[in-house]
Amino acid sequence: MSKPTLSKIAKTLGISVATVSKALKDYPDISEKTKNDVKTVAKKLNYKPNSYAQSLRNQESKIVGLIIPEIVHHFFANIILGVIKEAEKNGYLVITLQSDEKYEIEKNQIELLLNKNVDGILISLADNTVDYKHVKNIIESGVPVVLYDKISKLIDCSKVVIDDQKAAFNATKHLIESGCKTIAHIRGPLKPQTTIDRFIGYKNALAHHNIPFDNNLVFETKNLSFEDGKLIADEIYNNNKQIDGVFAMTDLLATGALVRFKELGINIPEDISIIGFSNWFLTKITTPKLSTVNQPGFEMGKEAFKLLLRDIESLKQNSISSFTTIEIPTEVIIRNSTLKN
Amino acid sequence: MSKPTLSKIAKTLGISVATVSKALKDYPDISEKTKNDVKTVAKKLNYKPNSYAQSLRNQESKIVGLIIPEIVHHFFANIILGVIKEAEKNGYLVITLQSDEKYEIEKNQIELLLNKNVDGILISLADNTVDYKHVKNIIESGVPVVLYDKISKLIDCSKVVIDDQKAAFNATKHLIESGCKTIAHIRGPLKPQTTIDRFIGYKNALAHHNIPFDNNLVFETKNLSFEDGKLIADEIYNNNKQIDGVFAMTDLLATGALVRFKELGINIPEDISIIGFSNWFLTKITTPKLSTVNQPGFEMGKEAFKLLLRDIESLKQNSISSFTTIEIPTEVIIRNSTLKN
DNA sequence: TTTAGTACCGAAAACGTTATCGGAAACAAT
DNA sequence: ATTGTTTCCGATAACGTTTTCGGTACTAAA
Repeated sequence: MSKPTLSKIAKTLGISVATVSKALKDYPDISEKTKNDVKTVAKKLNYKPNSYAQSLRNQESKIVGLIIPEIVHHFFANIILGVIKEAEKNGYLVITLQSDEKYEIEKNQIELLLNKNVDGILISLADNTVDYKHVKNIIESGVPVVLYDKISKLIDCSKVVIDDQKAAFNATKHLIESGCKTIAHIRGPLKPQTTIDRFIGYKNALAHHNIPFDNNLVFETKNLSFEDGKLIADEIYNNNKQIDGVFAMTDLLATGALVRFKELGINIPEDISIIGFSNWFLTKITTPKLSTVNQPGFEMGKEAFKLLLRDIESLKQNSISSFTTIEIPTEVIIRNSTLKN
Repeated sequence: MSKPTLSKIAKTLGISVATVSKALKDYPDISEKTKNDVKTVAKKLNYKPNSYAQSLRNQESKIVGLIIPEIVHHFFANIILGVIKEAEKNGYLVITLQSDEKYEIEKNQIELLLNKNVDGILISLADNTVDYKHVKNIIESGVPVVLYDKISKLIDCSKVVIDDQKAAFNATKHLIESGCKTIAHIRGPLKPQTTIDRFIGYKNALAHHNIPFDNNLVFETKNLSFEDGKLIADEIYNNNKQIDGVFAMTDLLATGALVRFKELGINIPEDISIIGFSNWFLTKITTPKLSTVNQPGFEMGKEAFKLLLRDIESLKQNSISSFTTIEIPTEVIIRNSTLKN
């Protein structure tokens, strides 16, 4: 009933543990006969190598850690999937943790992963993370890190991002080109780089089309939630009747605004066009369907793991690999919420 | 630069490894002075115990495996979250894998987890899994298993479920009580137990209200997808004009049907009432908002891990714990898609 | 002064694997 | 008969931790 080990195989065959180990790994200095004997016994006993002994011996676990701000989230769930599938393809397994967008939890979870001696860590920084010592510590302790989506330029490691400025620029440009004259922007607090960059993209697009920037058209929410989107819609309805276009920095905000506008009797897109960001599944469900910017989570996760793997391997070879930043392309997806004509 | 170990601490203090180990774990046979010395050196070197050595020595890894049919899925994402958070609270980490609802992949991933020597495994069976040897093998090899959501009565282990029959009964009953006379049912193939049970619940509700069951009102789809929901809506529109109520076995199917009905000019709920199943986020977004049955994924994940932990511990104590099945309560959530009056 | 007891520490085995290195046996070449 | 080559296998150390089982040194009691 107890787990079969190398030494048990060795004992039943009357040979040494070393020979068994080498036979199972097809070392050239073991005869074919012995290899066959060992392998058949191993199969009969249903032998599985003890991975902890292997990890201890080989100084690697083939496990990586993944810290996600929020799992129940279309984009991040796609990230997880991309990471996990690519990892599996390369013989790695993934321990996933959720930071709840909180710096303290993020810090603690890094500790948990380091205690587990993972081979590498993937992180998207929490929104309220402004101090990066905990991340730098990982790297200094010899564990490779790859940042994805919400990154910091102050951390020297490989990264996977989208060009938020460009994407926001294109989203806003699309509103302008479809006839909007007074375009509002709904965003969260200017803490994470993504928020800042999308805001900049919005402003750049206005400038590029000679539309003066008006700070009264920028609405800041506490959370990037459906409910906050509705609140802002009310605000817009009550105070800014001339607004005919809205660029929301997330699909959830956009959807909230869209639903509330409809409740208020505003026609989308005739009265107000709306475009979101991320291409969540729910954007295909709304009436009208929501235009948005596709943010390919699966691809990002996949590339993030690939980078991590590269950094892990080059660390093993002691070859100092220069860190890479991969930019995943985005595209504006035009649906009915911005088709005025 | 190399990782600090017990022996390094021992060497710098001129004491033995055994003493260092015991000092760090506050053994009573170590003097306070030595304990302090050891702890300060450990802190200074930023010592972290090698978890693989610990796992090897203690015969446990504090890692469990979680197999999910589909990660990008509101309900399953909530399961993941419930499992992960409860695990973290108890000092465990979770390796997550996605089976893509495929038996072959599920089987292979079980192998991966066993090779990693996890302390336990949580599985929701893939839809096309009909052979359970691979799951029984886990249990026989001494690793506890907990089944959640999609289970099989043929496997002897702890389980976390909802009462699908009752939930479907209540959903259908709600349609009847809100005035529907001819109620259709949209479901997938009759393979997984959940599909069968929800179908039974639907039939029971009809019988309970003396409504004859009509097989022409049952629509089977290949996938439980948004698109298939739309296809069925077309079918209903073309062939069964008398239908005034629809119970779809998933929110995705319900949403697809709802969207298509609207495109066809059918008024929801005046012409046809619709109720879904699971209470996905998107049910709050549709117009009208979709009635549904709440299926609390987070709770299920949490309870599943608790059961697993219990089974792991009782296995360690060699006390044979009888397996438990926990039933998580559901409730019908009434929204506008079923409010005829 | 001997004995009993206490406080403290360390040697050593064990968990299961891997890889180096050397050596025995068998055979070929000189 | 000696040397050189293969072919095959095993002893051994190492990875880092935990825990048992003594054992030493000291204090307290007789």
